[in-house]
Amino acid sequence: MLRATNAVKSKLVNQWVVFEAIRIHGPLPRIAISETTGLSKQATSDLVDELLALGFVREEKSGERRVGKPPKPVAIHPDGAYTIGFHVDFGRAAAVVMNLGGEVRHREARPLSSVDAGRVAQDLAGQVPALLEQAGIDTSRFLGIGLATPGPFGVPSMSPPRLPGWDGLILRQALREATGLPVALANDGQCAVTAEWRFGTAARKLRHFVYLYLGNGLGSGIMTNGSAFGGANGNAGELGHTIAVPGGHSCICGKHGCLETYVSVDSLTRYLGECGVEMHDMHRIENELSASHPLVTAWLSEATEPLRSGINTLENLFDPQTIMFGGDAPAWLIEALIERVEPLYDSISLTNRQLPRLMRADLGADAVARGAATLPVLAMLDPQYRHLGDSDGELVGG
Amino acid sequence: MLRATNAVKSKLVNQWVVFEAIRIHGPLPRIAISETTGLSKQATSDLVDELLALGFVREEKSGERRVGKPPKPVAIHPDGAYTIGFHVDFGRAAAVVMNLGGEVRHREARPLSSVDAGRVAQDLAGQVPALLEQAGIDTSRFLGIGLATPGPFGVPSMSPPRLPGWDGLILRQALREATGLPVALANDGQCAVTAEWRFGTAARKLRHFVYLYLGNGLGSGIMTNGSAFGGANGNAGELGHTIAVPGGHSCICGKHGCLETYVSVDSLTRYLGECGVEMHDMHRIENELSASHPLVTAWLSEATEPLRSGINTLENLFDPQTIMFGGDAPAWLIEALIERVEPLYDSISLTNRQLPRLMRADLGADAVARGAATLPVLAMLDPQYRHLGDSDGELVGG
DNA sequence: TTAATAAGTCATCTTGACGGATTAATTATT
DNA sequence: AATAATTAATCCGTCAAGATGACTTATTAA
Repeated sequence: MLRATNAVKSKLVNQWVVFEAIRIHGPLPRIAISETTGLSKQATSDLVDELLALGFVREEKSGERRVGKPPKPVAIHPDGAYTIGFHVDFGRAAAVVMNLGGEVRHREARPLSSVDAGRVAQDLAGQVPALLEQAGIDTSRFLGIGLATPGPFGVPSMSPPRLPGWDGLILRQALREATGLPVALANDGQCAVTAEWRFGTAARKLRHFVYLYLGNGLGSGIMTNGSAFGGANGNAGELGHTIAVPGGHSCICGKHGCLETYVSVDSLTRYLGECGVEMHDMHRIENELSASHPLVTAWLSEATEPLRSGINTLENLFDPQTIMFGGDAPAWLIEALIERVEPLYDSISLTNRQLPRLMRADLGADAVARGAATLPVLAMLDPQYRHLGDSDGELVGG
Repeated sequence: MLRATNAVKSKLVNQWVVFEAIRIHGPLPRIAISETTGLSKQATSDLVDELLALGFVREEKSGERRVGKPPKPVAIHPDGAYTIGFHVDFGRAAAVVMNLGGEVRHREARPLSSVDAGRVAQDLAGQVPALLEQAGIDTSRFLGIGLATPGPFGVPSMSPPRLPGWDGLILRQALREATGLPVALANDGQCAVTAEWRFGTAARKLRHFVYLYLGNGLGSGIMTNGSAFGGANGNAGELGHTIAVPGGHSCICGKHGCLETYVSVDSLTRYLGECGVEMHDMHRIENELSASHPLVTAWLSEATEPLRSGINTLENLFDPQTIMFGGDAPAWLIEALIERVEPLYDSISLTNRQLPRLMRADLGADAVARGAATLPVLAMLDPQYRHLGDSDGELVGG
């Protein structure tokens, strides 16, 4: 249902608008914030004062010397808040302790032997105190946990690659119970797009873009009007299970020719295995192979066309400003795909362009964990994400 | 950029919330409006008074007699406002004069000989006085014109089927100049989804659904959180140009195997033509053929699989509550496709279902024109669409 | 008649944005 | 050195809108 508003809710919106203006446009004096937000000088000043009191922003030294009273630039206070972001995928759980400025204060990755949600939750929960300790942060400024894991959520018949029976909803619930802390959940594509949107240099100023996430599987995240598009159940963007090659490779979802069976690290691993090269660890692939390895080249030539088609689908359906391509797959693999997938097919994206249609994502391998770590901040400040903080915990965009 | 808010804007939001509560939940007394919106009794009462003064709602006779002061149910005043909706496609321009209740007070369709935007605009503009006259409405309550035409807009290299060089943006501008009236523009899929959302019995209460629009081409409209998703340039949902059959039929867009070359009236027409049956008029197809005609059956068997794949793509990317299938193609064609496309492929839509995954759209052939006619109302009242009323005129969702 | 009940309105309060005047801090000018 | 000019930020009063609780009104039940 539509929601009515009032002065108090308006203020929360405006507080977020001010916060974002400061975050996006760097240190700004109040007068400049007022101009970019359209709020009056006074309203701006009051909201800045409150953000200062909350410790989320701070005044910096005025740089330039000009006529007139010197401005007091206000910037995000990087250490005004901390969050933990977990990125859980097959065999591996990465964790970051991130501050409000998006800087990773501590990172850790450990192998996961179990695919049982309860056990994984216990494991992650056990890490939390040590993570906070090792990051050396002021724990009174700790906001909560964000969790990223492959989707879809709540669809028992479809599991992420190599994670049969896996469901992020169950893991979130278990992690909540094990830690007693709020846990916000989103899938890896949504977390990646969120991280890119907040911390990437190009994506920061975009309102509509798609993140193509290459990992064990292939997912996507859709950023639209400043929030990750989730659809009815938070599962939107499941590009990997769109059909790229009718009658093609069989997929765990029961269909044939899903894009993920052609374009994913899992697909490459299987291809290598069929050729007698067993390489189940993504890091071994990253370090021991390259795009010029004959088997990889062969796989790439089979992957290129389905990927080109998938990108065309994303463009025609979402009409994004650009598509950012990234993921925790080896960087050389992503770059080889970007190189080969050009020239792209014609699509509705052939209009009004200010950016390339396909761009390399700015952020590296921990994009997803950083995106997850962003969720508690959004749950606290962004009115569009406020529902994430509800006790029963909705999903992003759900 | 994010937009700050204030008391005045809040009020507009709340006015819309009240209006929608009345529209969706039928005649409601103020107290019930207050309960469904969450606004106080007083705020509700004030907003209802203003809507009454604007003539958009009216008080009805209280029905039930119970203890206590009898409620005065408030309902949409169907004749509180009027709009014109034009649906322009190859060879044909349909027009409706619609009232605020969504009732069509007058409809008209005429063949279009030209595909020149300036001429078409002159033609449409010339119709306006006669349309208003023949509808017999109070012209002081006329709000403006909504225009639907196939997309994409602003992409010279991609034209709608059989409309080379066509661009809705140019038509809108010409129609504005010819009439001096505000003209709101959206593509046919977006207009269809808008009409279904407002006037369909099932879709009225949905927040996320997709409309699959079968006409000369194949488009889709994505309703999300109460507005048609448009992406960066208002062109989102161009399902017809996603690749369904790699290396398949060649498409006017330069690619091969676009879904539209398999699933569209244009595709059927071409198929018939190749078999020696020339039938360029959709009405002749509708009246002279049926799903049991051998050539149609053959076409259907070729169309089913690409459609099944396209539906899977929509489900996996948008995670809708349901997909409504409709359009101005012959009803028997739509129904034959619905019948044949089942069983659908597995997708993320296999969760949490309250509705069938694929439904026949409620509205008939004039859905698009009615959706177009809705745009001026949205531009006036819905804060999410307010930009449609701007002088430079953005697109839906743009 | 009177009590009970429910819908709707009135008066008052609170919140928050806005606008103009004022103050503060600095450079430029005389 | 004094003063003017300039710019940033704040003070203070005003205004719009929603919330709140008491009050009024219209009706049925006893």
